[in-house]
Amino acid sequence: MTKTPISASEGVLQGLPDEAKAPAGLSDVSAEDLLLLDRQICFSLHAASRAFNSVYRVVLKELGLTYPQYLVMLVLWEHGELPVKRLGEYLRLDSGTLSPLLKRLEAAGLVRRERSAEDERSVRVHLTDAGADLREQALTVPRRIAAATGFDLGEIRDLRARLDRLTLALDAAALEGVPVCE
Amino acid sequence: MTKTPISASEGVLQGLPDEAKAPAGLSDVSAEDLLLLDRQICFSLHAASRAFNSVYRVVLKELGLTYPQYLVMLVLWEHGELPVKRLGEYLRLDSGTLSPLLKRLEAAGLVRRERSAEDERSVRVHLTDAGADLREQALTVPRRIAAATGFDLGEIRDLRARLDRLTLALDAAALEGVPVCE
DNA sequence: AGCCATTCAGTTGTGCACAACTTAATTGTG
DNA sequence: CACAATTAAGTTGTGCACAACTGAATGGCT
Repeated sequence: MTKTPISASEGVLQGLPDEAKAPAGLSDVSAEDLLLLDRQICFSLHAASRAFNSVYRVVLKELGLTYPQYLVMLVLWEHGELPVKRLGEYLRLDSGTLSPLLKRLEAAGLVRRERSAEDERSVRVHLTDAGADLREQALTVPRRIAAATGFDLGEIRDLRARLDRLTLALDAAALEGVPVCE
Repeated sequence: MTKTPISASEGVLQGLPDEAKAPAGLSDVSAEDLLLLDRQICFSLHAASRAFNSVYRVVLKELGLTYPQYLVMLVLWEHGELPVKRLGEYLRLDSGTLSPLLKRLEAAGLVRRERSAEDERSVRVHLTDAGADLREQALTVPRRIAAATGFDLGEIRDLRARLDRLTLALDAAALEGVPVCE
């Protein structure tokens, strides 16, 4: 089956029966309504993430990169050579994800991996010449994506700020354990 | 390696060198800066999606559901029995994703699948009693997630609206082909 | 009726995310 | 120094996302 999205106005993205428009606390809303709302916010984030991913997929195909590989390359273009550990911190990815991904980038001739001499546990990831050169082509990517979103720079920054705030809150909650009952 | 996120203020989530604070058009910004910005918005969305996912993972574990399975159940609780096709439209997922997922839900005893009598191509997905009963437990989920985000209802709705707008724009761009050069 | 295009679900193969685990190197402490 | 704890990277297994494909059922068209 191929992707035949129904328009966003039907299906998932329609509005809630907006009973509670005021900046109400969550406690004013019934568990039933919250389940509806949850469906909607879940879907929105999930769908946005996948839509983004899918636009990038198209653009990145001509660079021979997947979206996560592009993220790795972006970090390398910015920071140059660095250990897998650091890469994982920047990208919030663990070695279980990065190891095979880096292996594929290495097979593609874009990066090189070498055990660090000082600390034999650490593996440093370098750009090859081909990997460094790929940046030229990548320079055209963001403008095309931005054009696809139709957002201006201010909106993009604003959205980013909100998402970061969300991520921070969620990470904090995850660390101290999600409330069991509330 | 386990997830040891660096705080968002270091690492990925720091601000841009905000040269262009005005609601500037994208054309005013250099390709170099856009690549930086791209790194940031990519990361933000990717990270938010994964942070969200990971909080849900914790909460949903006690229901025995993964996040995508929860999304499917949300649709079923709302709409009752419906064909795989519709499910895919609501969730924007194709059969390649849904078929195995539904098979797992069926194995877990939460849904039943039956070929439609009128149209033998179609498979209708039903809730089992266990699947319907699970909704009781699920009612507590959204409040706990919302608490974890620290967002109030207004903010959640606002973010959702922005994400939906983004998704719409991205889908539209994807349909008519992403701009090749711009 | 006969045939072709379409539709629906499913399968296969690739890649990512993550938990749980392994192995090897390093660090800290008695 | 010895040895336990920690750290870095990698491996394994599960599940999701998606492209490309298969196969069966359906609908339209002549």
